[in-house]
Amino acid sequence: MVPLYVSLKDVAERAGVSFQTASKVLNGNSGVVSAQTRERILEAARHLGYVPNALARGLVRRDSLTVGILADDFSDASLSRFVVAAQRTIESQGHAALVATTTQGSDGPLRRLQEYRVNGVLVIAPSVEEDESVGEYLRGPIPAVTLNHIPGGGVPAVGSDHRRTGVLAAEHLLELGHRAIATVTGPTARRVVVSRTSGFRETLHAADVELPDRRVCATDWDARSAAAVTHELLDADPHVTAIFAHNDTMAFGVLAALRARGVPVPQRCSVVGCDDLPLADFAAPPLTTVRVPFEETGARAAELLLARIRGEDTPPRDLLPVQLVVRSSTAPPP
Amino acid sequence: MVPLYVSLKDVAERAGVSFQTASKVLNGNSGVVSAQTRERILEAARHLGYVPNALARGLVRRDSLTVGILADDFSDASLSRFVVAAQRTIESQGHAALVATTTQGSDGPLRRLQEYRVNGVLVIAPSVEEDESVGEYLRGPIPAVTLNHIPGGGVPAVGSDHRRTGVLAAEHLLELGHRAIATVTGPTARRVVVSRTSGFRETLHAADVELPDRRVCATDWDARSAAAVTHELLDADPHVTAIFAHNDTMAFGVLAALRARGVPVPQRCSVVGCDDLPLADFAAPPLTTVRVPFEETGARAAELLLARIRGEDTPPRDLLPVQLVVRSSTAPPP
DNA sequence: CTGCCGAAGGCGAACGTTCGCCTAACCGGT
DNA sequence: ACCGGTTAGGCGAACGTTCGCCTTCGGCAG
Repeated sequence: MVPLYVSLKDVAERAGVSFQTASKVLNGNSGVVSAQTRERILEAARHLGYVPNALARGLVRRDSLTVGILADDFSDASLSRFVVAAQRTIESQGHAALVATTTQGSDGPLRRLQEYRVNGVLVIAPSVEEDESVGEYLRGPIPAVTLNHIPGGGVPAVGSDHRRTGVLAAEHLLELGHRAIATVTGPTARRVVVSRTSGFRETLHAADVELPDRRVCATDWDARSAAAVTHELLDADPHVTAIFAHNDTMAFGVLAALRARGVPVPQRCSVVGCDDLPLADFAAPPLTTVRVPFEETGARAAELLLARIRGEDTPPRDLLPVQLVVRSSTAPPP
Repeated sequence: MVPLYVSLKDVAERAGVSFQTASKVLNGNSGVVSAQTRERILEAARHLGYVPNALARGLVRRDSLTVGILADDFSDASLSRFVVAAQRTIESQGHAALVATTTQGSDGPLRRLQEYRVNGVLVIAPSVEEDESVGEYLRGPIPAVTLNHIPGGGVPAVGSDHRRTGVLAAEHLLELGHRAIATVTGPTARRVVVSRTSGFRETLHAADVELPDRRVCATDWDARSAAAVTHELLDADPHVTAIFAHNDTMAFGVLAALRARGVPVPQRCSVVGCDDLPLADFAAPPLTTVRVPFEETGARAAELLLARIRGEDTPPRDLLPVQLVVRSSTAPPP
């Protein structure tokens, strides 16, 4: 088998210098060689198609120039947006992104990342909230930044302002005059659900509107189960005039359930979503929602991580603002 | 700074053996040492928290155990599903996944992957179709598999059967009795668009239904522009009774446009999508669509790539079957 | 002529592994 | 006591870099 790659030695030989000199030149360490040899070396490298070996470089520099992304199954429409934005930022700062996916309660993926000597780890994985062992790992010596709540805390976090998300949704519905309000949430064990719900509930409470538990329907983030709980909710409590879904995907489920029941939106029931998916504007009717800044969040998290890697001080939390996007799925109650 | 990681030497010292012996033991090369020393070494490794250095290992083995994924912006709901499935497969076969994102007509990302000495490259990037230089690269000595058409060909490809996608959509509409049929496609330069359109057109043609160019609306894969071209289409040609959209996202746009015009779906106009997004079942009305096997495709592509890396023979093409999913957005014409 | 200096580039060492071969010690058989 | 064969483990080399120090040489001032 012919060698796939040429090494510095090959380049140096062709240029008639020592490989260390070639190294210097190819690392832009100019001034130390004459313009002539310099040119000869560059020519040789070009001609042979020299591609430096990041493994060897990483070994001696003790720096892999790599960061790990610990992700859940990010085929979820929104998780992938975090991942992409983070990846781009990482790449733009000269690092490579090594992606590992979480596997139920094992630190295999993190270990794997450690083997590759990643300079830091970015966590984009809601499921870590259930994983005790991961917290210890992440509080360890290798820099980490997370988008999710980490058991035990102590890991710098970036995210959007979940509490405020709940507040904005509540304020909007209150302003429209709603008083019989329900919410369809993700699993209640999730921090984001707790924060959004408490912001939502407290805002309603301040306006003397109560949010009893029977109007808080926890489900599983997806449209199908959201539709199912919406039916249950309305069977038990037909007077509800507004529903806040904790993400747009569930809001689609809510809308579908309402449609199936012949409840016109927004005339008899308003719906507010969360995320502002690209499709939100194409729901029937177009969905009023609280926009989550996915790209900004992913990018910000990566920036923070890279800053930590460089040894800079970083804030322990960074909450990006969210924003209400009013479309046609909300209106005053009948 | 205290060293972040302990090396084989540290482990060996603690166990009182040479580091090479420790290496043997930790690589499961048992039988060559006594059970005692073996246990001592394992204990030392555990106690010190030894994590092998994949960079050093890769260097001497001349095998990084890494594969590169060259991706476009996969925040696109469907691309990310390919990526995730591929990533999982790669990981499950003991490789790490290095993700690089394409940047307009530069081979920077590929070069980057080469620096890390990836064992192979998986291309999940529709935009490569526009990039001549990438083809040469991918036909080179490093194994590659692609989900997209590569300029110049010669790179093993995995994908779903695009032609058949068009055929299935056409057959379904013909069976329902439609004859005034249009289609909303992605950019016509894309292979997938060409294949789907030709399968669609030929099937119609065989039933004596023509698909004139004015009923083929090329646009940009997204719901907004799909809605816009739908309006144009119906302004010019109000008699259309069925529309085939090349993906579900655009189908949402088509549905929204129809709704805005007061055209009831499916009573006055049927709509067929493509992809079978999780939300397709929650469109209004639930979308009839051709399912694309995203996960299977991503996984299959990764398997193929890994097989090539192992030096096995692999087929130059692998087309996964697609399947029509009938819901409520299609019905006989008025 | 001596001494010094700067420019140009060579050179050894180290990074953390794996691999193959070498050696020392011990065993039993003659 | 000598031999041959195991068994347990040591050891040198190599992978492709970077880094810092060293050498060589020519030139120029004193």
